[in-house]
Amino acid sequence: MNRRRSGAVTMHDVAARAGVSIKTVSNVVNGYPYIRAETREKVEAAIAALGYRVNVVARNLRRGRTGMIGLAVPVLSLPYFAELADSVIRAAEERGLTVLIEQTGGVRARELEVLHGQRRHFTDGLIYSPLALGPDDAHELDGLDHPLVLLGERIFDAPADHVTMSNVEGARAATQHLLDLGRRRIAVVGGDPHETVGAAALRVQGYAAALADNGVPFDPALLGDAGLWRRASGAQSMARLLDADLGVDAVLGLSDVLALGALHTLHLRRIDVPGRIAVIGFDDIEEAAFSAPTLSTVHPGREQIATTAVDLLLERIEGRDPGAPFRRVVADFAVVPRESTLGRGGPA
Amino acid sequence: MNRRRSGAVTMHDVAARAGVSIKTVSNVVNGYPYIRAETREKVEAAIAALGYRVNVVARNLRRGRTGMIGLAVPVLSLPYFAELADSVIRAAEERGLTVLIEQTGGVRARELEVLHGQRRHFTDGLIYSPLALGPDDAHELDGLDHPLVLLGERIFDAPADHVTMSNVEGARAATQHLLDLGRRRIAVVGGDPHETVGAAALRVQGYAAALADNGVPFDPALLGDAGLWRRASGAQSMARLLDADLGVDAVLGLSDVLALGALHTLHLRRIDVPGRIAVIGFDDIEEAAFSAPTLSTVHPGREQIATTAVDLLLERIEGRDPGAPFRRVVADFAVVPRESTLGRGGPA
DNA sequence: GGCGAGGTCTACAACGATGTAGCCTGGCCC
DNA sequence: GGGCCAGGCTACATCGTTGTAGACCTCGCC
Repeated sequence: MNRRRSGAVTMHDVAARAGVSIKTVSNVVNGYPYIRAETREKVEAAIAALGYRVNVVARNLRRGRTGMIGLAVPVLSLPYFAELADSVIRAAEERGLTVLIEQTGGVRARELEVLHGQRRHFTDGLIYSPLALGPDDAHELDGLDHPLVLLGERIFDAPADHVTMSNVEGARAATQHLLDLGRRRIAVVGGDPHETVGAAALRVQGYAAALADNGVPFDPALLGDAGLWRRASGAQSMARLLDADLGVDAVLGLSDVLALGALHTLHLRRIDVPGRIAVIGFDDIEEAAFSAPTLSTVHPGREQIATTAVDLLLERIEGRDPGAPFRRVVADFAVVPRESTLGRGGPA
Repeated sequence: MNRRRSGAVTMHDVAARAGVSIKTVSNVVNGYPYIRAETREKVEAAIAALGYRVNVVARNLRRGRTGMIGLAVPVLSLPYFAELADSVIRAAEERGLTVLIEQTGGVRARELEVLHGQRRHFTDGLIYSPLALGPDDAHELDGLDHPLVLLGERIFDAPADHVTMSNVEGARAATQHLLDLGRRRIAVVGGDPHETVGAAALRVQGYAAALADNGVPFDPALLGDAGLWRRASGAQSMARLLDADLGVDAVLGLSDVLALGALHTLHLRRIDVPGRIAVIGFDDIEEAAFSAPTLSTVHPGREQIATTAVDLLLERIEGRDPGAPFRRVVADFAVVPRESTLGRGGPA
């Protein structure tokens, strides 16, 4: 069996039509310099006439490189990851790479599988953003037979290049922004007090640091657990905080969707933002600039993270310096104040 | 040269360790039945011991199938497409397929390139959602050497299976919903009067039909052009409509992000929604359920579109009935009323 | 005792490209 | 005139798998 796809033209066909060897076609296609102009033209004419395209699958098998990199993220339906994927795809494209996206759902088993699974044969390397793995899993990244760039804050000290956000400093600055506005009872939506690792823990750490800087007591009751970082869980967390009657006058959402969920609850309860409660998020997704009120947030340097991750991965793939020590890059951040903290008087 | 990736184990290695031929290893891996239990165990033990994984690139070359399908969308940073991609990936995964996402940016040249480009060798078929192509480009889908399922409303009568939304009926029902609330001056955000094809034109058509059904005059001045379907353009379009002082009492956003952009402008201008102006969108992205006010919209059957598209494509790939006529599937829709039309009295 | 029908396994060629080695021609130098 | 080099091209093996054909064995049955 094994019929060829109708219309699939191979180098063989081109070679036959141009009256040269198959290798000469390969040489033309790959820009090998020592070919007479006349020969090159014949081959190019044959390629054009037959509509030939090199078969990348065959080329990959032979070359041992695919030109594809993997990007493992929890879910694309979360705007932060969708926007990150967008940025990674663009950055990769500029460097001649194709991106294969894998959704892990934030499920441990899938996150582990992605590291070794079949699809790794399709890719030259992996940009890896785990959510379920923790510091104890650092060894899972050991002895992989492909380069890997780690994103996020679940695992440190892994044998891999690592690109992170300024979680602590970003959250600290966001909290400082709220404190500067005179707020003192600042709740944290998504701040599970038992969480000790990951972005959540680091951002809470930044939050606590800012409180300490300003002599404001840290009250664990103000940490509102949210489970998954979705709008619905942010909304629920906010509702529980309000129900607990803690005198909250500001909210730090550990991500924008959590903050937007919180805004939703505040909206339903007709609580004035920022009049009674000011809200700030983290991630600066596009949606934040258009919500009502517009959402103050921390811009985490998403573009920078994407391009850096692709660059680091590409360096490893090309093996320029195989023994190079693993690098850790922390992206720049910026607090972006909008209506949800400044009110209408602030930026449009 | 061509060093093997460190640790890359092949069937050869497994065969040597198990003391069988390489083909027997292949047979075990592929579940060929006529193998003695003892042999199978030896092979499986060797596989486990060496950590062998089949090389999908080589398998693809030999089989002529890759198990990957392409999904070409304009941009992932638009929530509708991110959520669609999420659904397509899940549907594909359930059927044992991997999805390779390609962003065209809605740029004509990239949309054409995607049809023939190198990456088609990586995929067995393509789910194709063009934005820049029009009806005159139907022939571009002719004579492709891979199966293709078309999404969207840019091209009809193309030689391909086609999955669409209920654009006309959905917009008609949405408009009817506004009319039922007593609104008569219904503006359309994103409704370029010169646009004659695509989702925009069809939705405007449904809008016009609903007006006609109710004896409400159609006023072209109420069509607010928006260019790209992004929040910012929706906001600008809304601003222009307000500035024109047309007595607008309702807005049909041709997509949710356009409607959310419109809501943003209304929020900035402190215009009561739905008190003075009611707003409804189209797409039912997750964000719509959490905006302030929550956004009424048309649920377009995104899941159904994704699973149907994958199923149709898979049928073509497997070539069960190569001559089967091209099918056209229209997904079910539903109007989802929320606060932006019903007000606070409506659903939470 | 011979024969057909499985069952079990293997050798070989192929998928479509590229790396390596080597052939041939011509020109140049000593 | 022999040796050498560069340019231009080709043959062949190879990447890791799977399809095909067939070898060999055992069994059951006429």
